Amino acid sequence: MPADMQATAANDLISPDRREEVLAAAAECFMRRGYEATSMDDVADALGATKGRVYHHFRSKPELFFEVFRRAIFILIREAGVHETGPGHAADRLRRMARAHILCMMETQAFQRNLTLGVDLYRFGETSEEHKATLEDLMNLRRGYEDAFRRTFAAGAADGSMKALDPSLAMRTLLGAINWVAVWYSPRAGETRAHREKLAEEIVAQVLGGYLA
Amino acid sequence: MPADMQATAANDLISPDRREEVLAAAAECFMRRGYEATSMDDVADALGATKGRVYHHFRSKPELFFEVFRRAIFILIREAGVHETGPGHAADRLRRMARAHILCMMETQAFQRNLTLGVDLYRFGETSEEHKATLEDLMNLRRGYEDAFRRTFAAGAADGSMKALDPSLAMRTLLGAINWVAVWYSPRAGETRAHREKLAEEIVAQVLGGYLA
DNA sequence: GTCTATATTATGATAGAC
DNA sequence: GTCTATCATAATATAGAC
Repeated sequence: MPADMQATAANDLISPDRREEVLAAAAECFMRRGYEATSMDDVADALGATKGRVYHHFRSKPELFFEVFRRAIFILIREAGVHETGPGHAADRLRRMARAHILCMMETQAFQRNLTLGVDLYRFGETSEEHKATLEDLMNLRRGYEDAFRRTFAAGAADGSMKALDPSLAMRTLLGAINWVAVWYSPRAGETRAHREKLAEEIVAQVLGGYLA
Repeated sequence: MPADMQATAANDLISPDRREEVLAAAAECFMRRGYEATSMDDVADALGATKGRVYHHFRSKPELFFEVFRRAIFILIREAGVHETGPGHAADRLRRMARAHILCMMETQAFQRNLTLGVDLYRFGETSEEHKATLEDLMNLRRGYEDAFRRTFAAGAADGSMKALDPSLAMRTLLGAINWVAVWYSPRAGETRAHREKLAEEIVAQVLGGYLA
């Protein structure tokens, strides 16, 4: 194998991380200023670079956003969705799903905030025909994630660990309460993972158990 | 009194409604496309008019947005906040507040969605010094509205109608669940007020009572 | 892989006719 | 009170040097 081919192979391995840097900077900018208000120069500034670098990794601003969006869902599925299949009653599984979801809202806030943004783009979106297909795929991923909650609510009614509620509505009110964490949460100075886990469990207890005496 | 002065007085009385039209169109556009993505031409198009009309009623785009924001809070305070003082236990009052809040999310969705938008502008916003003061006022109005929920949670712990929870956290999880209604709700064709009231009550029951058996 | 131009287009805001 | 220009600016995206 020639030396330059080896270098190319090495670059292929490194390249994802460079991409990752751009992606993280973009997520942060999109969260702070919103999608439209964020210019490619803003993203470049956040990297301490110029537009050239951003455009080298992502063809366009929409594609950059779509990647942020995709990453946000993948994180949720990997961290929270997996708990759908697990030990215990449906209520126990839902508790673990909600707890993990909340931790994602706190620890990957920048990515998660953009998930809501993308949903609006889809609902009202005046997007090009080309991007519409991509967006459709992403929305299906998200719907799949939501379905895990819907199914768990139905399972809870079946195994008696939860009330018999409309699963779709329950999914929406529960996800609303815990998605909102990404809206108000701000990390405190010197905050530890244990701190966040305690907060997450307090939220889960309030939301699943209700507020009434 | 000369005839033209009378005409001016009449115009003063009519003028608020014309302003209102612009405001409603702006709220709709801001909701659909977001604040930055919405151009003044978009707002004008939604009115079937040109920019001239928009700029006649509002000095600038930020001022237009601030008015949408202010309207959103006023509606919430008038419709839901008033139920803080009312008959019954704290749990009953909270139920009425939540129910009214949800109906606002459904019936003035365009305005309410922009409330969240404005909060972000405040948190991360790079706004001019002049607009910062206006935004500060609006945030205080919103904080005051949230305080009504905080106080009611505390009252519920005191009068025994509700669990003894951290009132600030409870306010956030509850408002999260019911604010989210504005995100997913879409009016059905031929939907009546009674329909929405039934949905609102189902949501209140789920959220206040929790999901566990 | 990153930079420095640069082309092209769209937007916020204003001036002045009607 | 609304319209038709028009200006100034800023942003997306590209081309080409290094």
